[in-house]
Amino acid sequence: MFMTRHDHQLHEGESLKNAARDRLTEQGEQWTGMRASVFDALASFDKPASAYDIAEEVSKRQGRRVAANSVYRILDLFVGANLARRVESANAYVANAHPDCLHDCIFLICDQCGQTVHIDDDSLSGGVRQAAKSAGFSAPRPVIEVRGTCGDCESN
Amino acid sequence: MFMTRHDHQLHEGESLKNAARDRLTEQGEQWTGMRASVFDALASFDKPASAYDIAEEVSKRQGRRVAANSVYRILDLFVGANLARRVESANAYVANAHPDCLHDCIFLICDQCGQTVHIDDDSLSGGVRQAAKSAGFSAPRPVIEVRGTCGDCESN
DNA sequence: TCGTCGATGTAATGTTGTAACTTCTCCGTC
DNA sequence: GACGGAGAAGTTACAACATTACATCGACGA
Repeated sequence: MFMTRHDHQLHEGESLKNAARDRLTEQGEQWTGMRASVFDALASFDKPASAYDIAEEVSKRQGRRVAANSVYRILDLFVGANLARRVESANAYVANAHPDCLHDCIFLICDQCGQTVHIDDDSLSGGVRQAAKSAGFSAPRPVIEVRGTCGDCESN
Repeated sequence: MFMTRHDHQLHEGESLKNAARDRLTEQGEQWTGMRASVFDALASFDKPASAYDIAEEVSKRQGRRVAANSVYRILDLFVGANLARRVESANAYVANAHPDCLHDCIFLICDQCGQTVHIDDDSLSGGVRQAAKSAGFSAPRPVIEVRGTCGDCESN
């Protein structure tokens, strides 16, 4: 097992927000106040957050009701622009810490605490892509997630 | 890319149903009329079916209303006993054609037509398991799915 | 017969996701 | 400044997926 090497910028806080904004504007999309709020809220969670979680958080911060609907629209945009990822097995979303580079990523989700770590392993995801192609599938988008128990929960 | 070799029995129709029944009873669970009905309905779909799809199908066949609730209970049991699998990215279930042997399986789901094919590749899933363990995860249960376009839809 | 246990039924509710349509805001033009 | 277009966001309603709590039923042993 090895991790494919590549130089990528791991962002956090302001830096992440800036990277996200830049990425989105490069795509010809606008970086609006609402989008910034949704991104902030998303990035503030330390585990995958549902659209409703995010709607609630944004509502709290803005002191007004923000509908899940609007959040979904923005999340879809984010996912399309690689600013966020959807965790299929959790019906939830996480901010992408390096929106700059494109990866099939692998999520490890703890069934106990919900903590999720994200790893990149291009040899694994490449293998999955390749298997899909061999089976006649085009435009494959791998979804690779692992449910289990994280080290912290295991030792407690 | 290669497929791990193993002798497994690919069941269908009556044979599949029998294998499922045997498997479940071996686990100390009952093979009831309701469970048989749910299994039949599940196996009758040629693509992943939601619990509600199955509830509707069973209802139709039995001429009475069967609640999604009951179907969920039975599906959970089936998944636990390896008689069925959940397709996370589709919120749906498929019958497992070889309940006898345990695999991490890989689903290829066509975004156009919903057709889903299921492949086993122990080297790939083993790699994913291994990666999870290296990251401190125990009891890993890989979820490997690929969204894309199947050969049929591609050529049309 | 009675108690119990597993399976199923029933009803209610919670959560996740979409659709249709309206309103707002920004911006370019006249 | 008034008008009109386009994209963003608001509002409402609803569809789809999932769970919880509790009632009922039937088999089976005491």
